[in-house]
Amino acid sequence: MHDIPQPRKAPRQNRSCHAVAAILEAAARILASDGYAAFNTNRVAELAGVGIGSLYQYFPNKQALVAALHRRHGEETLAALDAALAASDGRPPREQLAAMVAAALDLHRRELGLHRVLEREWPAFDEPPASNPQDAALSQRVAAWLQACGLEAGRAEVLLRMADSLVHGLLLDAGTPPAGLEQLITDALAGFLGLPAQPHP
Amino acid sequence: MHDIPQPRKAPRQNRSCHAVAAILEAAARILASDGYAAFNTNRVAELAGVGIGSLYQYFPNKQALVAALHRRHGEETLAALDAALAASDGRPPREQLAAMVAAALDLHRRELGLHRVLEREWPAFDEPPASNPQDAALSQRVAAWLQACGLEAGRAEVLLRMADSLVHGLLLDAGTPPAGLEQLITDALAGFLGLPAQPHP
Amino acid sequence: MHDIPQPRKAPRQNRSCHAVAAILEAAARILASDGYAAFNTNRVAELAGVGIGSLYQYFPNKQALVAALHRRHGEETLAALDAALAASDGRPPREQLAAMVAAALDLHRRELGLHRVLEREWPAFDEPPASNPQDAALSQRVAAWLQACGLEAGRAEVLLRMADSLVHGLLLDAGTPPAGLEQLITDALAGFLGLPAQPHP
Amino acid sequence: MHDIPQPRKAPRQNRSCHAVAAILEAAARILASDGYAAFNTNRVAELAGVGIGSLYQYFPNKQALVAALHRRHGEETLAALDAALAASDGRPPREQLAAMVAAALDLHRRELGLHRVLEREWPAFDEPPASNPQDAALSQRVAAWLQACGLEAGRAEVLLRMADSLVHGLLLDAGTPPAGLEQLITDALAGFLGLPAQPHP
DNA sequence: CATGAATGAGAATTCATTCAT
DNA sequence: TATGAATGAATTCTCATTCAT
Repeated sequence: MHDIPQPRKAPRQNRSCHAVAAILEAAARILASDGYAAFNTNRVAELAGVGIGSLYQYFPNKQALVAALHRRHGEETLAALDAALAASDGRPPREQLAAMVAAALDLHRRELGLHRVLEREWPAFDEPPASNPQDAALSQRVAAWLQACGLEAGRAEVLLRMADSLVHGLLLDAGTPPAGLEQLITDALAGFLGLPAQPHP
Repeated sequence: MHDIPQPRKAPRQNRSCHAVAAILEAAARILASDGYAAFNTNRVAELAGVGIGSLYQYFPNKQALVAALHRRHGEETLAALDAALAASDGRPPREQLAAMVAAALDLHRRELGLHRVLEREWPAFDEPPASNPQDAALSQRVAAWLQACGLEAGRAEVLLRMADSLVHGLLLDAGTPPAGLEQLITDALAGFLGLPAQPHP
Repeated sequence: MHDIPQPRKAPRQNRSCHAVAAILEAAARILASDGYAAFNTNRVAELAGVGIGSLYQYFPNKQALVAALHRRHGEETLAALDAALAASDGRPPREQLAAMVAAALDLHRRELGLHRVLEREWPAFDEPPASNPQDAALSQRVAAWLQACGLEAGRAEVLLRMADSLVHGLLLDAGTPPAGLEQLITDALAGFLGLPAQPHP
Repeated sequence: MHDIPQPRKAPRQNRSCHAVAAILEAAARILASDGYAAFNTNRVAELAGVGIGSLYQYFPNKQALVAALHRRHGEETLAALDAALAASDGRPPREQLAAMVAAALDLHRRELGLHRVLEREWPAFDEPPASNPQDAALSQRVAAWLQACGLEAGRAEVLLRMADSLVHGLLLDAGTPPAGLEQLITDALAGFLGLPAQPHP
């Protein structure tokens, strides 16, 4: 319906770079602390310490700002997944799965408020970015890993959505997140994948 | 911080009853088709075919309208769960679980757009705490069922959240929901509960 | 510009009489405690315990309600003045003046909040009721008294306005009304009339 | 309960300065001609020839606009009093008093309608307490003058209120203000202060 | 007569976006 | 390029008044 807004131009100069970073940072802070309802471009510009005009130099509209934040979140997720896979290389699948879940939880725990809004308040009139490059890369990684484990690679997408849903559902919504979240989620995902049960120590 | 908004007054007469129903119906339709961003009281009243003043006779503010829709969804969920449990009474736990998952999926499939908004765009700042009466009733049912199955009743809340997350994450967010959704979700939940694996036929 | 609204009809029956009284009482209460800003016909009807429709049976519009309250205040003032004059009959002019001032102050002290609003918030688009029957009667009384004292009767109107201004200005506006208000106002009015100064005891 | 509303920001540039002035002027005009009931921000903005948004850039809300007008009135009053005292320096007290009364009357005659509303229709629920800086300054001036005349300085506040009441009551409310207003009010105030009577020439 | 549901014009205020400087 | 004043469409909500029951 609407196309996903892109940043207006890639900033080349130092000052611009700094401005963009400041704007994103301000946007993240407002979104994290007060939610989408309190998120307006004037406030973002003010908190970023730039004029409202400058904000519109780098972002064609409000949506583009949120989209940029989304992209940043995707990149972080990808990096975290890669790191977790690299660190757990050679271990049994279930342990690798646990490592990935732990990494995702860590990532989300760090910026709880921001992620809550980012994941739950993507405005409905913009189609959900189902097919952004990061998601594709993410799927690729997971598919490769599944294949390496001798599991059905076609389940990568579903596994990712499942993991995402569980992390957000259990971590973001619960006032008091239940202890052993990693274990719970890993169990569920392992159950879905048909991995052999592991006795809880 | 914010209190949960309540309907302003219970309609007694026939005409009023109809007005309230029309308003809720209109609200649901708009929310479902265009999302929260396009949801405004004037449009709701217009679509409902009542004056804007009438809307405010029955709902003290915009939030109360969404809250009423939410409450309705909660009631439907509870009823669906009860029905599923009653219908599968006496069957093995895994089948009962599958029945409940199927019921939840059915329910959500029926009003996809509305539920997407209700579950994901409910503005974060006045999100009702997880301890509303419907959630409590839901937990109670599930806890009783777990106990009857000889499983740990304390996991009811987490199980519910998990089911919720999976249903929404897989059904609502995916452009094209993967086939065999009941099976996928049931597998994951069974894995979490430690139910014995069931060979897929 | 606009004509001063009159009560729609004089109630003859008992029930009606009671309704009108209840409405006026409710109106006075709301005006007194919350001011004109919070004064709306629906609230008045509710507090009076009658339907909003009934209110409009007896008062053609909101203004008429306030006008009726005004008239009531005028009647009370007239009665108080008469009583003060009767009680101080035969005493020296200054004492009579003091008696009238004291009566006016008493009257206003009894319903401070209501009078504040009544006197200060008469809506600007309705001409101030400069020539209502009560004011005329009041002037007549004062003129007669002035003549009896051998003073210039033509000053009655101005004297009344002056007294009114002083009572309202000093009693209604001052957070803590200065002690000896009667004395202060009497002194001022006596000064205006040229009455011989009276040593304060 | 309510805090006194302040202007939102001080305009720096030329255009802004002009806008603020235009807004205040428009507000004064509407208030003067049609009263508080007809005073709404949209109309003010339109008459001022600025967008409604601009109005809200400089005044956080409707009240702040009226407050600004009030403040302006206070400043003018203070200036007029000072001028009158300076011009009548060295004359006998009664003449100085007459000069001050004349100054106040002049001031109010110039913008009759506006002052009527400002003084009498300022909504009661957020009436600023009598202890605003301008009132204090006014009291100070009068107290100093009383002391210089050998009169009781403690009566400054009451004298001010009295003068205020009389000016407003006689000038603003009366359809046709009585002739010789200066004389009448001066007589009354002198009577209150115990100044020796002055034979009317 | 009494009622109160229904109405809708109107009021205050916000905020994404533009454009002159 | 950066700025921020200006804008006005859009939104939420109120309340005087009517009229069918």
